[in-house]
Amino acid sequence: MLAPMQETTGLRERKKAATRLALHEAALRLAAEQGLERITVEAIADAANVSRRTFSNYFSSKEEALFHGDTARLRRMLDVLHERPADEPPWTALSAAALHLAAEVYDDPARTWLTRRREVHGHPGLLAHQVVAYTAIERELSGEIARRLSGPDSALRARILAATFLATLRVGIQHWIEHPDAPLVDTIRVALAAAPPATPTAG
Amino acid sequence: MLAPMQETTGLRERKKAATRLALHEAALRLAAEQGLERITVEAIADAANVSRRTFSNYFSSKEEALFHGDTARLRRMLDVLHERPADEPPWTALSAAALHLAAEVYDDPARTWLTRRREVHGHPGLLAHQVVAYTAIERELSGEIARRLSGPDSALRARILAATFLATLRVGIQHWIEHPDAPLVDTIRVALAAAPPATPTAG
DNA sequence: GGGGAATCTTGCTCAGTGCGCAACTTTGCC
DNA sequence: GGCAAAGTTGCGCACTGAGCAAGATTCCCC
Repeated sequence: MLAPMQETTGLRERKKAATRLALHEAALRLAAEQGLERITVEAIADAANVSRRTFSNYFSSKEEALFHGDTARLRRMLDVLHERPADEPPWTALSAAALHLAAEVYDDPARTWLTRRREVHGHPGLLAHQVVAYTAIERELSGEIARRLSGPDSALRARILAATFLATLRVGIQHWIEHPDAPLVDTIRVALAAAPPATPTAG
Repeated sequence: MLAPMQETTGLRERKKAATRLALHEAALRLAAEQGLERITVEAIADAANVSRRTFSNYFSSKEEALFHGDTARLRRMLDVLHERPADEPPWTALSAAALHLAAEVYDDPARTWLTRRREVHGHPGLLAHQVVAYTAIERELSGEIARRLSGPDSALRARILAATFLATLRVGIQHWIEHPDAPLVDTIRVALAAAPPATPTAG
């Protein structure tokens, strides 16, 4: 129950994860150093000690490599959500998962995340890839939410909850990046409070 | 008052718009005929009687050309929103604008929109570009919404309203594509009703 | 209604990318 | 130990993005 998770995954899987992470971090570091435009896929692959071809086996673009951290974090948030009580009102469970994620980010000692986000903020072209990263798990999230809904149009409502929740999260984080007046967790709290959909407890 | 709009724009602008439209429609047609993967930028440019280089002056990718219709429509929706009474509750004004858009789509006699959307539905890779197209006007939309808000955190709340509204619209439309049980307008209505944020009338 | 400025279009060119293919290496499993 | 599955790599090629400069078109003002 207390998440031994994948305790003994095979060597193969661990190596894959390591390679993926190495590529991700290489992308992050190089982008921070020289700007995303000035680096090539080849440079990232070199820095991670794999071939250009192998990079393509893991990510389909520089940007995807850059946002792998977000993707992974969002996926972890899905796990958190999955373990909340099934009879909890959807928006409550979502909020809890979001705050968990915010805390996780906040506890990152290296702050590599912040570095990259500042980069994103400066480079408008990356915003597009960020929304893509968020939207990528929309479907899975709505499946999870659907478990907590019943009544008419529940499929549609689940999708809308998923989409609005992710949008709220994204905007809350973005806003915090631009105006770090308060701790991230507080900003997220405000954001979530501004967005709870109608009849959040109606199931 | 009754929208003479740009009645007499210059010849240059009209030609530009015509070229853009020609490229858009060529992209649409070719993609419908052969599938997006099988066509090249060059083919689209040829079909529109311009050079490959000129295509790049208008769109930065096939996908952008494909979604130009959406972009334009959303921009028209912004205009509709702008002309709603300023003291109307935000979500009410947004809903009105959305329903206007839904009606516009529904009235399209050629149904080219539906054709493309079916295409999008089949091709998951295009979904990403769709969300990008929607998110592109998020900033403008939140500016428009901010005019209707006051009180603490109004900037943040405006952005959240914009993002959740667009997400709702996108999901509602997507859902209708997949389950065209009811008229589009009705589906949008249900979607909007499921998502109105807290205190929609608090201004 | 003429002429210069601003803007568009185009061909050329090239670095960067995506991806299929076919070896080759590593890992998993019995 | 040894075969099957999976991962990595080099090669090659079609496609793309974009800078540049020459030529065409439109704008604007005198």
